[in-house]
Amino acid sequence: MVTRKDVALKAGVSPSTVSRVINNNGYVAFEARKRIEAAIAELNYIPNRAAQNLRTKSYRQIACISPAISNSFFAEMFMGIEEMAIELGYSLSLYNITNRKQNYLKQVLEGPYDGMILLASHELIMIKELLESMQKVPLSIYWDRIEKINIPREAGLPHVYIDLQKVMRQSVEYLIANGHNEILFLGHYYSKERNSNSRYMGYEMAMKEHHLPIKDYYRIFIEMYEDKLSTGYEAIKMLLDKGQHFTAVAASNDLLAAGAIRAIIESGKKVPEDISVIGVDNIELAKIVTPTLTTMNIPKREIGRMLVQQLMDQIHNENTIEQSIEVEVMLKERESVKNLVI
Amino acid sequence: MVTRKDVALKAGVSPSTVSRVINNNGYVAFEARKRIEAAIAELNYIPNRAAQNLRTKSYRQIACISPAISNSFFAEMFMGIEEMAIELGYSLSLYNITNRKQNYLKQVLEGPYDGMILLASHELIMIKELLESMQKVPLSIYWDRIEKINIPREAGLPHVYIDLQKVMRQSVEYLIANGHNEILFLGHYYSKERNSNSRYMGYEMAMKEHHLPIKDYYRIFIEMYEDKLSTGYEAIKMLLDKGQHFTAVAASNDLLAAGAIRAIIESGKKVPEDISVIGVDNIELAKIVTPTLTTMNIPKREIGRMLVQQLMDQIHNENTIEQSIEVEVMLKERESVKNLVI
DNA sequence: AAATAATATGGTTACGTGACCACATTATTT
DNA sequence: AAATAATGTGGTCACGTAACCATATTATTT
Repeated sequence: MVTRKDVALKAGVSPSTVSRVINNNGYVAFEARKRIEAAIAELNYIPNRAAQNLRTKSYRQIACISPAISNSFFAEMFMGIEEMAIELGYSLSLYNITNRKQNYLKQVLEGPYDGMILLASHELIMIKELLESMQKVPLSIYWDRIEKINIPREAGLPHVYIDLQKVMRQSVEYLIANGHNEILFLGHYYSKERNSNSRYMGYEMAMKEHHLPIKDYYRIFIEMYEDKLSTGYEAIKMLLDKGQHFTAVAASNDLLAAGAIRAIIESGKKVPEDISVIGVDNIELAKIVTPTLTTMNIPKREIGRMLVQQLMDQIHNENTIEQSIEVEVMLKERESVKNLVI
Repeated sequence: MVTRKDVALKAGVSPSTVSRVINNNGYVAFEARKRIEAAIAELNYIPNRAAQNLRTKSYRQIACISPAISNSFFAEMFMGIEEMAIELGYSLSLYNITNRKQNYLKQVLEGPYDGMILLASHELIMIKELLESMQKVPLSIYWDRIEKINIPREAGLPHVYIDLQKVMRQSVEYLIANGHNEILFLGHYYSKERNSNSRYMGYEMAMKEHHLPIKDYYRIFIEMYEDKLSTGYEAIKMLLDKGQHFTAVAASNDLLAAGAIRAIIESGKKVPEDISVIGVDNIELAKIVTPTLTTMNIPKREIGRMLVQQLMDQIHNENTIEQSIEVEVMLKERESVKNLVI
C-alpha cells in the first residue's frame, strides 16, 4: 500500500508537507507542490480513508433508511438526496427496510456515518424503535404524517414534510373549479378511523366547503397488502359495472389513479371526456400512462435535497436549524382532467 | 465519546479483554464477559468504526454504481445486492451515474470501499474510463452487452450477464409456439448497425428458423432519449391507424410492451384476443398493467445477489472465481398472450 | 506429584493520518 | 539596518482499535 510517507520520500519532503498539499492548507512552496503532485500521480497514491476518518472524527458519509427503493417515489427522493450529498462531498449508504429482521438497525447505528436520513413508511413502530435506540445521531426525517411522531428527544426531531390533507384538498378543489361535482375519493385504507386518514379528510373538507354531497359509493378505500400492489382497478371497474355515476376520480396517489384510468377505458368510457382522473405524487408513471396524468406534484428531488441540507446543518452545528420544514405541493396539469365549465 | 478504555475501566478489566468480547475470539471468563457486556450496555458503547477500519484494513462496505435508481429494473437489482451484502455484514453505498460531471469517479475511488459493483448502462465510454482509472479494486459488473467490453485487465473482469439474444429468441419462439406468425419487433435503437442489436438478432433468428417472413413494418426501432421515456405507444398507434396487420408484438422490454398494450386498447382492439404482447424484464409494471403482462423474467434480485457473491470471492481471495456467470431467463406467463393453436 | 494443556488476562505495538508546535528562511515594514 | 511579518518545512503526537506476545492461573494428563 502506498502511503503518505512513500510520497514524501519520492518528492524529497516530509509527510507533513504532503498533507499540506492534499488538504490544501498551510504554506507550500510552488516547486515543492509540483514535485509532490507528480509523486502522487506517479505512485497512484490515495489517502487512506480509515486513517482520515479516525483523525478527523468524521466519515463524510450519511446513511439513508428507506422503504423499498423499487418504489419510484422513494427512488426519486433518494436521487435528490444523493445528488445533494455528493455536491457537499458526502457519499450515501442506502438501507431498505423491507421484511428484514430488526437487528439490521444495529448495523446502521454502528456504521461509519455522520448522520442519517429517514424516509418513513407507515410502520410507526419501527420509527419509534429506531429513535429510541439512538441518542444524538444527527437525523432528518421525511414523513407525511409527521404529526404522529411523539417521541421526546432533546434536540427535537428535524423533518421535512408535506401536508397531505392540504394536498388532497387542493386536488379536489381543482376538480371542483373545473366544474366537477360528482367526485370519487380513491384512497388507501390505513386504519379503522376515517378521520385519521388525512387524505380523506382533505377530500371531505373540499367537498363540504363547496356544499357537494358525498354519496356512499364516492368513498373507496383500498386495502394495503405487503407484497401485492393494489391499484384500485377492480374497485372502479366494479363501480362502473354497477352503473354508478361520477364525473371525476380524486385518487390519493398516481398508482391508484392509473388503475382507475385503466378501469374506465376498459369499460368503454373515455378519460377525460367522460370521467376525469387526478392523482397525487407525480411519479414517472404519470407521464407514461395514456392519457398522461394530471396530478399534484410532490417535489421529491427537492425534498431530498432539503433533507440533506437540514442534516448538514445539524452535523455542522448551525444554530439556525429549521426543525420543521413544510414543502408546498403544486398542481401538475396534464391530460386526464376535463374542464366542464367552458 | 465512549471508548473501549472506558468500558474496560468500568468492568474492571483491560481493554484487550473488552476487544475479545466484542470480536468474540480468545478466552474470556464467564463472569468477566458478563461484567463487560453490562458495561457496554450501560455506557452505550459503540466501537469506533474508523479505528476498526484502520486496524483491520477493511471497510465492510461496498459501492454500487448504477444508472438512475428510479429505473425500477436497477432498483430491483439493487435490492438483491443490498440484501445479500447485509447478510454478509457489508453495507452499501449507492452512486447514480446520471448527468454528473465526470470527477465523481474520483470520489468513489477514494471512498471507503472494499469493492465495487457496476450496473452498466449503455455508456460504454464511461465504463472504459472507469476501468482504466482503477487498478486492482475488486469489481463485479452487470452488463447485458458484456461482450463489448474489451479492456485488458490483469485479473480479468468478473461479471454476471444475460444473453439478450437468447432471451429475445425464447420470447419470439414462445409466440410462435402459440400459433403466432405475424410478429412485430418493438425495440430500442442503439446504433446504425441492426446486427449490433442483439435483441433484434434474437428476434430475427427465431423468425428465420421457423421460416416466417419479416415484413418491413415488423421492425420498429424507438429512439432513446436521455430524459424522455419513450414507450413505443405512438409507433404502435400509428401502425394500427394505417391498418397494418399483425397478431403479436415482441417488445424488448416491459415498458415498450406496456406502451403497445395502451395503443392497442385505445384503437379499439383487445389484448390478447386481437393482438398478443410479450415483454422482457418482468418489472413491477408487468403486474400492474391490464391485462397483466407475459414477459421474460430477468431474475434481478438473484443477479444482484450473485454480483455480491462474486465480489466477495475476489475480496476474500477465493481461487475459484467464476469470471463469467450467465444467468438463465425464464418465461413468466400472465395474460397478454393468446394461444391461437388450441 | 510432576508435567502438560487449557483457560484467562494485561501490556505493547502499529495502522496512516491531521493538527500543532518549533524553527528556518525570505519578504516587508519601520 | 533593525524589527517585524509572511512564507516554508520537519518533527512529534494522538486518534481507537486488533493482533500479538508474555505471563498467570486453573484443569487435565502422565
